[in-house]
Amino acid sequence: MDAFFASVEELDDPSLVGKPVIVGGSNGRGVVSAANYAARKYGVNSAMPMSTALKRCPNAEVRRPRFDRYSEVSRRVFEILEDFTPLVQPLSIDEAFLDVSGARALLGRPVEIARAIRARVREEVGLAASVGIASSMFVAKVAGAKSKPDGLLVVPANNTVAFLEPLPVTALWGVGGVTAKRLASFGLQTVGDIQRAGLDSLTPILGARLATHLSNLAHGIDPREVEGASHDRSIGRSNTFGTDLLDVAEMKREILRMATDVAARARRRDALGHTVVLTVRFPDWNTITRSHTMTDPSNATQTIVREAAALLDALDLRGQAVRLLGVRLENLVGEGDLGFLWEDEDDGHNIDVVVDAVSDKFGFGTVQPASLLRRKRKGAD
DNA sequence: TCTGGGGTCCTGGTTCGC
DNA sequence: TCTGGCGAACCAGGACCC
Repeated sequence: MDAFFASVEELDDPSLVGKPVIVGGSNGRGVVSAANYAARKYGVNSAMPMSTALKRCPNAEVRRPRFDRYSEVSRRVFEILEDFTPLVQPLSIDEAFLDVSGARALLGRPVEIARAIRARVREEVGLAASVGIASSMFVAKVAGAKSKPDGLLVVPANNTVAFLEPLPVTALWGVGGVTAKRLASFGLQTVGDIQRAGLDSLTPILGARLATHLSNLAHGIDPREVEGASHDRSIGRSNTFGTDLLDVAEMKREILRMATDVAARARRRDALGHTVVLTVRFPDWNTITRSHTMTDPSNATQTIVREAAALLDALDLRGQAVRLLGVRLENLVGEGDLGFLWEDEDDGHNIDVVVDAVSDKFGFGTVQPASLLRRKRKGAD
């Protein structure tokens, strides 16, 4: 979806159409969540501090984010997508991968399917959707970004390398500001530079894993396949305060508020978490995390509050001001979803196996090495 | 310019049990 | 009894994505 949050605001308030619209922050320390194309003409972009955005575009219409409303619109869009193929993998609230290779006989060529999807989203939701078509997920995503706003772009398989060649390295999934700067210091600025560099020269710069990943992407090689929606791995809540907090009692009240919300969301999703993580950001932007892994997973408010508060107590802040606090529940397992593990008494021969798993959601069949289960499903009984 | 909030994934260090 | 190797788990930090 194009400029999704801003587009929903225009949909709900047509008087905004044609004006620069910015959706974002609230407490004086906010950033831009979304800006429509009229606002982008002034140099306003996502993640930009609101104060900067308003200097660049003082006449912008500013709206606070309404996540519930965006989720509702998102659900309607996904319902349309699922009419075309069951293989819909959400990437975010406003973006998804579709594998339409099995839908061709019934619905036509990919480009025809894309046109039909765009038309239905336009008619039934009232918003513009852009589509990229390619033979791999990564190239489809880049094509989708290139097709915006309100566009459709096909990258034929035999044109992939040439399509990617002129793009900046940041177009590669996994290259952000830090890695781009590092690559630039070695004279590598475009995807074409990565294509020509070869694995041998990339590995010392990036490490074997990232070098292989980026070299493959640069050549359009992406072995991932479209899967359905995956389970959540963590649930968290964080808050940057309008003014920094000094009072520990006040910090604890914030922790109570956030942990209550995290626990409620976990219960709604039938999820239990093993690990509670506390994040603290100081005024100088230095950010630390402290975590504790519990023997038994939980989604009880009282437990999560207690764990998070204990992590705060252990920090001994000694009058230091705090800019942000966050509470997160990690290592999630489904409620009633724990597998069974059988371990041989004499495990000197490394023959522990998983005998059964209640749910195969995590990819375990009947018999798997226990070490694999432990890695993927910490705390399974 | 002065930096949100929701996340995922990776890496490296430490600890612990075998 | 001591030591070293090894793997797993845990912990913290950081890069990245939307």
